[in-house]
Amino acid sequence: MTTEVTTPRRRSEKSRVAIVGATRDLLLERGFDKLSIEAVAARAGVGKQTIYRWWPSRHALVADVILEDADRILRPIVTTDDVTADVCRWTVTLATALTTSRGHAMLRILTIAGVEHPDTQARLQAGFNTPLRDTVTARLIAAGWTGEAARDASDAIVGGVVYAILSEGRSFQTGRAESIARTVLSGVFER
Amino acid sequence: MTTEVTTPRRRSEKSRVAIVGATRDLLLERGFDKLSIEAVAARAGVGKQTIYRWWPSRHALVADVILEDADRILRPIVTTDDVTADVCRWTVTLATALTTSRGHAMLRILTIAGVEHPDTQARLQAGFNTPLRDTVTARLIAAGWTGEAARDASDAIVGGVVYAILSEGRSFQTGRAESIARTVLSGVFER
Amino acid sequence: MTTEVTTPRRRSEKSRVAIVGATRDLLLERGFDKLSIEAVAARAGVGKQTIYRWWPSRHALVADVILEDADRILRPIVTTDDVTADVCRWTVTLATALTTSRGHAMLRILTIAGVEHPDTQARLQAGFNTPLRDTVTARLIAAGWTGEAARDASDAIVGGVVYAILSEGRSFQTGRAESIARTVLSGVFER
Amino acid sequence: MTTEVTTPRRRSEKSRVAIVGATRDLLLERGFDKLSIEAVAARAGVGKQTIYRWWPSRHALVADVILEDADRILRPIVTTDDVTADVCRWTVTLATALTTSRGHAMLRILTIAGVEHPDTQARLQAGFNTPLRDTVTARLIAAGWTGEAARDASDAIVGGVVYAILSEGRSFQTGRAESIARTVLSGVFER
DNA sequence: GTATAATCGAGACGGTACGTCCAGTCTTGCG
DNA sequence: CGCAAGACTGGACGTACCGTCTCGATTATAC
Repeated sequence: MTTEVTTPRRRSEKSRVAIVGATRDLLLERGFDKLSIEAVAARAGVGKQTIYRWWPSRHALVADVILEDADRILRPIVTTDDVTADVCRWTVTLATALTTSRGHAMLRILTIAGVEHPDTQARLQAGFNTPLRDTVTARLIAAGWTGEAARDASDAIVGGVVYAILSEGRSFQTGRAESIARTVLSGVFER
Repeated sequence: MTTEVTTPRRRSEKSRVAIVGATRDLLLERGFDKLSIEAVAARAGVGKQTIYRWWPSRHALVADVILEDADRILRPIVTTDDVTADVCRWTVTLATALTTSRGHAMLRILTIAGVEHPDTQARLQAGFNTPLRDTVTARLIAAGWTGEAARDASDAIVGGVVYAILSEGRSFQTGRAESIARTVLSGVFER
Repeated sequence: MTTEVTTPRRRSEKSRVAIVGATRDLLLERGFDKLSIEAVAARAGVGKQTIYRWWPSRHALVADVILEDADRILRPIVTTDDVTADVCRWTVTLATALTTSRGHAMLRILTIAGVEHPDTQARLQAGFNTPLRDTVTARLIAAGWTGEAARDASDAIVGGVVYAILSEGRSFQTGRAESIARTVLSGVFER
Repeated sequence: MTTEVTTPRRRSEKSRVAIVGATRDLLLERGFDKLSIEAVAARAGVGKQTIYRWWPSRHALVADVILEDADRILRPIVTTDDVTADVCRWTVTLATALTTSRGHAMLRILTIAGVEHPDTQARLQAGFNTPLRDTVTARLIAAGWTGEAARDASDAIVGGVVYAILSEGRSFQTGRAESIARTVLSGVFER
């Protein structure tokens, strides 16, 4: 009963780390579309084949790097007895992370990678967008919202903030994040 | 009566049209990242230099094409005396347009082009995102909303729908568009 | 009865001079193979069409320029009563002219232009090589040589010197020119 | 005993041969100035980079091809006890080779390549002109000539014939080659 | 402990596309 | 009508990377 079934046989951890690190650096230095496998290999001190052996495409490699860093942006909601305040606080934290130089770069890279490549899309959806939405949804359900309303409100809040940052860039004011969240939520609990 | 004053020195309209047309075709056939200037030139029966002479980059060319087609997606709101219904109807129309094969391709192209290139970002923002948001905002203000609330709600509705389609692809159900819009607006008219 | 019969209808002498001058300058600055019609036109302040209107090809234009300057190299023989001395002196003068920076450039340009283009070849042959050979031949015939021997000796002297400079470049020592001429003409009768 | 020490790191012999062959073919078909690296690569079934990897320039590539074929023109002198006859015979053979369609093409290509590019000049000088001259010089020295006289006579004979063919083209009569050689070597002692 | 086979770095290979330069032709408007 | 200006199609330049393909030279199990 050899447990080591999934291990793809003697892969060099040193190379893996060097590749991921080099990719992250180059991604931040030059952006997604100017990232070349050749440059990653050179920077990592690795043969090109070693990259192609373990990653099917540039997009997959980038997705790995992004998802390894996703916890810089994916934060849990701090729960008090004021739902609106909790969600607003969380939304502002999200907007703040995404208007960071690095966070904004990540968002842009993640968006391009996803839009250009379906498999990557799915992985990023599962590792980034879904967790983001679920965080809010869970909090709203805990506050007594119905599932459907909670999901809709989460879509509106997350989408409203993230899409605005995507369109407008880092000039997005985090105050607007709070304002959007409050507008989406407020109507309802006064219902 | 602005008669063609700004002629930028004897530019061939025939070539311009051929280039834009070829770009549109290739964009739909192969997508943004596989669009090569060389292929556009060949398809348009034009020298590469003629493209480089009038467009600074592939992104700028693509932006022109997208914006020329933007009216397929940018629709006015049909106004009745029921704001919610009006906005919901408009939102569904938007979602329908963006889940069309062609509309979805446009959205993805527009997103990549904008995210990769700041100037293009600005043009697409002005020609696409802002009009989208303004359409909703204007309707809400006409219904008596304050400017700020109207803008927040517009961000939430447009962002919620567009970002969801961007993340989830064409599998997005248009019913959710209505649901999101209604959730964002509903609280308020009962206020 | 307008006397201007040969003029090919209102050709601008100013342009002609400017073109030939610009060509000469660029030829000396960058050499034959890097000479572009576009650069000539720009430098001469002339439209490209004005060049194409009057010269069938770059080679023809260059040939005009070279032949206009040929008298820097085509020198008459100074005749005394010592044939050998006369020819040697003339040969050294020729070698000196062709090892000049400018003369050497001319020789190289003339050679390329001729080798690449038959019509130009013919013109350069008539305007350069033939006069060179005829100068020596005439002097030898005047000294009592037979026509055939004179022509052969001229070929040997002119060819020997010019081909050596062409092959070895400016490092050719003019002393060798004298030596070659002397060997061809007189070395033997001392045997 | 130089055993293949200098292997320049795993170069494909197949590609090298294909490139050189394609270059030779295209050179004969279209001439030097119409030879494009792109056409060579296409004809050889090779990427352009493979050419640029191993040859610094079009001139260097052409020089390799020419020098590989130089033995079609570089012939040894057949030695009998009649120097003049030996040299004349050799000179006629040279002239015959250079008035061949192929030999003449080679001469023109070699000349242009050398004149346009100093490094190529040096290689062609060492691989073509010098051997040519040395062949005659050696024979004359063997016949008792002094080194200087032998070198001068070689210059005159080789230069006289080659330069004439270069200037006049294939219409050069090989009889003149013999005549020139005879005049240089012996015309005078009959005087 | 060694044998042995997968993995590694290096980098050459056939290709595609880049963005630039220039050829040679064509068109417009001034003098 | 000749000219300058310059836009046009088209071909080639030399460069950057793509993804595939050897090469030895390590290793890290499995004998």
